[in-house]
Amino acid sequence: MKVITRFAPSPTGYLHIGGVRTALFNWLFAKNNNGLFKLRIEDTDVKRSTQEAKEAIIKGLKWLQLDWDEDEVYQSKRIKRHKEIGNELLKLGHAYKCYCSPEELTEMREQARKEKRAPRYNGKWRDKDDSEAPNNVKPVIRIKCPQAGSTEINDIVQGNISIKNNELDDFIILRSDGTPTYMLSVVVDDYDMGVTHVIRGDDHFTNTFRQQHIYNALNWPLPKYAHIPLIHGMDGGKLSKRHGALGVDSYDDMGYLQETMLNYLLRLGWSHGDKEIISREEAIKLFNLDSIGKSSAKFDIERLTSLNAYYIENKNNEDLVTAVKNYYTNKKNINIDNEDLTLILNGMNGLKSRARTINELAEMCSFYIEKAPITLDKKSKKVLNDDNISALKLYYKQLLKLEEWNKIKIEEDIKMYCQENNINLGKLAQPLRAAITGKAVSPGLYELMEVLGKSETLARIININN
RNA sequence: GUCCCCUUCGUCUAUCGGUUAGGACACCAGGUUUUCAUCCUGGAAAGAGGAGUUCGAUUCUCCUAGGGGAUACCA
Repeated sequence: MKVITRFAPSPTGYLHIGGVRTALFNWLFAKNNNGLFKLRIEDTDVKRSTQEAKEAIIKGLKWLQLDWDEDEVYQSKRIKRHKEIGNELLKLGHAYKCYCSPEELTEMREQARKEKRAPRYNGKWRDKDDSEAPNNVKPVIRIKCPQAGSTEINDIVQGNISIKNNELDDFIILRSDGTPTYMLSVVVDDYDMGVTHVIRGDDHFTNTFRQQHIYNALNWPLPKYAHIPLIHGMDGGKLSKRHGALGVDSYDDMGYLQETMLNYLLRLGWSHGDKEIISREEAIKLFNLDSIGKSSAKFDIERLTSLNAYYIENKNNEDLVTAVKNYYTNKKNINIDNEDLTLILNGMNGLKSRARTINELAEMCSFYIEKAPITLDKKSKKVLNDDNISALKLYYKQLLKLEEWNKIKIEEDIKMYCQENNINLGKLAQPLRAAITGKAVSPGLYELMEVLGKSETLARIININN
């Protein structure tokens, strides 16, 4: 049987890290099994669902290239079908009408709590006849769950877990206004979409016991379940805004690479021996549900950042130049011309080992984009005191005579000059860097002088703007 | 409150009864580098606590503690 997985977010906020990881695991499992990965937007809560949230979900999945098969399913468009099934359940005698008022239900819960029992509906209308119904109350439809015995779930991640049926109550499947509840909708949709494996956050774990009774009543085959642990913040609590509860797109914004995010999220809760660096293709080959851990993991942005540095350093230079270009056009509204793009490309080897995010990389390129006289930052200004400036202007005269302009010749020239004039190399190199880049730290000096070219380099020295 | 799950270095994790408990990130020290970063070498760093089972427990069982989740006419 063909494996079919699904990602079923509700569009009530941004697509956060935990959601994306769930999507990733579904996607990988489907790919690993040559199956289908489907997307279903659970937008039945009209009050909380927003268009922006829908777009954020789609944007996030696209960013990570977690492409889904077929058109996405909007749950709101399937309400008619859910009602149909709900009413069928009623007809079959697996469900019944309940006329309890909200006040009554609250009372039931309070009563149960007082008696140290699980707060649950007491089944008041389970066996009553419709003739006893109050005439101006619209009923909800509740499903009949077994009252004795226990229900067991065989979960791929969590193992075999069972709970006593008296912990479950007859939950609502159709509201008094006739609309279906989540519990019904998921089951119907998963069934209709042919979902074979439900991989979701383990906050849904206890729902599974309930949903199972809907499957049973309908005589539908149960999908396989894999409930994956939730991701927590560094403080061990819920993922808060400080700790990664941002939308995934904000990581894109911060300059994290899509491949970094994929690799990081994959390794959070899943492992393959000591393997840390895993490409998309490898992940598809290696992924399995059995290697998912049962304990929750903490989101560590430091780790994400260092992984990002790795992926930046190993990305090809042309792609990085494109990323830098996009950064400037999208975030700074600056269009970099081809000539400067060439400088950046030529200087990329020296840049990329120093950047941990695309944003850092882009900012680092600034001195390739500027033209003499360039702006100097605080530290470079400090380096460029009068003594150092006059030393530079002296050296300028020798540099002017250098004919072959490449990093080896430049290095030879500088070293020779220092030796002849009995100057400490650092005494000359550091001011040179400051004058040429406007910064106190930069890629290798000789390399960037070569990339910049002779005339621009000389222009920057002679035009020091301090 | 009730039910369910979890617990190995700071973090992500390996270990499927016998290991000097391994790796990665972060951290510290040294080396390379004109700077910074990369890179290389080394270091510190863990089985929540307590009972059992066993010749032997990180690994199996139970209890305790801590954490998380679920307990809606939300999804």
